[in-house]
Amino acid sequence: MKAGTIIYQVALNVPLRRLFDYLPPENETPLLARGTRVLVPFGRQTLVGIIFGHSEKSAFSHDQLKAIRQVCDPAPLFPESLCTFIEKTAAYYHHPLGEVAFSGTPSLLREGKPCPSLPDDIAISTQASDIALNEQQQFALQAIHDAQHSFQPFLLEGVTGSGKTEIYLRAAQIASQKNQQILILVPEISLTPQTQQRFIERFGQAVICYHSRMTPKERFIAWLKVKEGHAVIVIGTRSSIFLPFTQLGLIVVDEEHDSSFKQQEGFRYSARDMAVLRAKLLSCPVVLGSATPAFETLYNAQSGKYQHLTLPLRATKVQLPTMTHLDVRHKKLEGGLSAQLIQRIEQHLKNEGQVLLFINRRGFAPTYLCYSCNWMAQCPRCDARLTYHQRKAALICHHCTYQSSVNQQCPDCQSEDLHPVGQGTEQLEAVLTKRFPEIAIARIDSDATRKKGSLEELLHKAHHKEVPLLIGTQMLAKGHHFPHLSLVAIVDADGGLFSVDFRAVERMAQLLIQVAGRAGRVHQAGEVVIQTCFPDHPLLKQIRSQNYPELAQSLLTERSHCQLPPFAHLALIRAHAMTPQLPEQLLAQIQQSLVHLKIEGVQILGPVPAPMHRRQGHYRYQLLIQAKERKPLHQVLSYSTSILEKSKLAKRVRWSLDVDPLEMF
DNA sequence: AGCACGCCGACT
DNA sequence: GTCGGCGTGCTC
Ligand SMILES: [Zn+2]
Ligand SMILES: [Zn+2]
Repeated sequence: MKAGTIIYQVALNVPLRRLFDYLPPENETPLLARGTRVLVPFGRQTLVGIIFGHSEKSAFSHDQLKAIRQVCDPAPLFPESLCTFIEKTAAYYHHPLGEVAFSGTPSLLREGKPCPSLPDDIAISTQASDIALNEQQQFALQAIHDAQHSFQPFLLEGVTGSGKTEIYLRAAQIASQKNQQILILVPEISLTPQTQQRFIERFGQAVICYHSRMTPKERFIAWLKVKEGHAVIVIGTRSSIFLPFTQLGLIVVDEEHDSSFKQQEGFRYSARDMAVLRAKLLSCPVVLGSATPAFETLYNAQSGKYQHLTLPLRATKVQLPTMTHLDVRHKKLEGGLSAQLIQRIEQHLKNEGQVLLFINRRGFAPTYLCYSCNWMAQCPRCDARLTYHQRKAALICHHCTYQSSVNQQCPDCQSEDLHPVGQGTEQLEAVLTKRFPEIAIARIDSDATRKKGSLEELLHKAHHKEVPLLIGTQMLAKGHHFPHLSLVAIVDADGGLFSVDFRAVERMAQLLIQVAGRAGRVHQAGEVVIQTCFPDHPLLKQIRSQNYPELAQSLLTERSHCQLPPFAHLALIRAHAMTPQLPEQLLAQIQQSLVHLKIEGVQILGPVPAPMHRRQGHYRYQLLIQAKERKPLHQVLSYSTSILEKSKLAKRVRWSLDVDPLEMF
């Protein structure tokens, strides 16, 4: 190797866990800095890459190396702090660096398009707030203020209406006065124009949003505004954690328990966990806010890693709702609704109240059954039942794209005695329309809100009480606060009680408490009713007391006995293919080699079939790795990826890693 | 991943 | 004969 020649190490958007060495471009240029976007020849194609380093030497000889074809921008696109963050993230998740580097970027940037020019920078114009903070809010704000310029995570625990948002606004104001940027991460569902408006009212045009529903051009401009510092306050969903901040001084993760912060395919990162990492690298505070914190977060607060701030009061004077259950054992149900529940609904409607029925299942019925031989409509590509959709007159799989017409005759016994069994949102809508023909009803699920703008429209109507009766799934439980809501009914609470997934109970408790938080108006306490066949179940008893900290504490104790997260760390190696043999063999090979390694402090469990063995025609398996400490877990993952990258079998199997998995599916 | 190459069975 | 599916190998 000729002395003095510089070799650039370039990250490319390919699933390979290494950087690629390139010679400088033909036309002599000064040293290209880390973060520079370049075009490089790669095999027969030309790819966009980011320079992550340079060196005097390479493992490749000079004539094996190709030269950078083109430098895309006059200055580096990725700030140094973003480059280091990307490196740490890639290492944490054992994911290819190049894919991590491009994961949050606008598509136009990824395709090598030139940067559009930005409109003139508008100075931030802060509108002072006239809202007086209560004592707890003042204490919390002071604590965050005192932590500026140092790494300090906070858990800000407070129910709906306790004034968390006002603290975010004030803390953001303080940071912005120091010329710092502020990132506010929110769940996918709650990034509405109203959310944005609330911040714009306070901070003017220096507020921008970043989410997947923006056009490619809008995303590129927003990305560059963040890099140039024109964006002071950024409200964004998951991928915003990878924005190119240069002056980031505060990160807020609102509703930090929300599962949409974890990407569920491809590069499976948690934006909440990476927010803590990014704050650490930058030495700035990070605030995790929730009424129902994730158990991981509570654990970190209790162990002293995070500072625990509590807002015990509802800042606006709304009373806690009353919470009762309806024992529906041996009761005749009409479309899943007991007579008592229908009576409560009627009562509230009569009193000019607003009612929300919560059921976590869309469609008409989850099962389509033959009464004479027990045949059930099954998806031919998945181990799942088909859902009966009345309006579309179809049987639809909720796990793949399979659809079929509704059988009029049983394929097994030719009987015509076929019936939908169980309830979904569509059925509740039908039953209630029949029962309350005069009342306007809105069904809010992903079927009813498929086209753009329809969710906003429905939420707006619901908010202003144009619709007295609401039926909804998860969607409705999270998004929005309805000021006129007086009754919330959980139609079926029993699904979460007996799940194989150890997190199901946590999720259900969070959901029920969040839903309950929606009930109650300014002058009148709300009512929450839970239909169940297990009224004596200890979890339901605790939920009824609405004491989340206490409930979480007892569930955490159970987790500690079983050495489950947050008392141990998990990782999953998933594999799937058209035949069951390949993925099982592959994982068995890895398991074998790991056993021989004899790494202390880890358990390797499996390979086992995934809870839904077959999905979209693929047979799925997983290998679970469990460890008390992170270090051995990392060793296992490093070793596993090195095998997988070399293995021939792995080429014929789709495999992926999931560090800190949320769902075992 | 994306692309090319080579091999083998099965169709106009 | 040649079209196309899959298995294999490689990308600085
Ligand atoms: Zn039958
Ligand atoms: Zn299916």
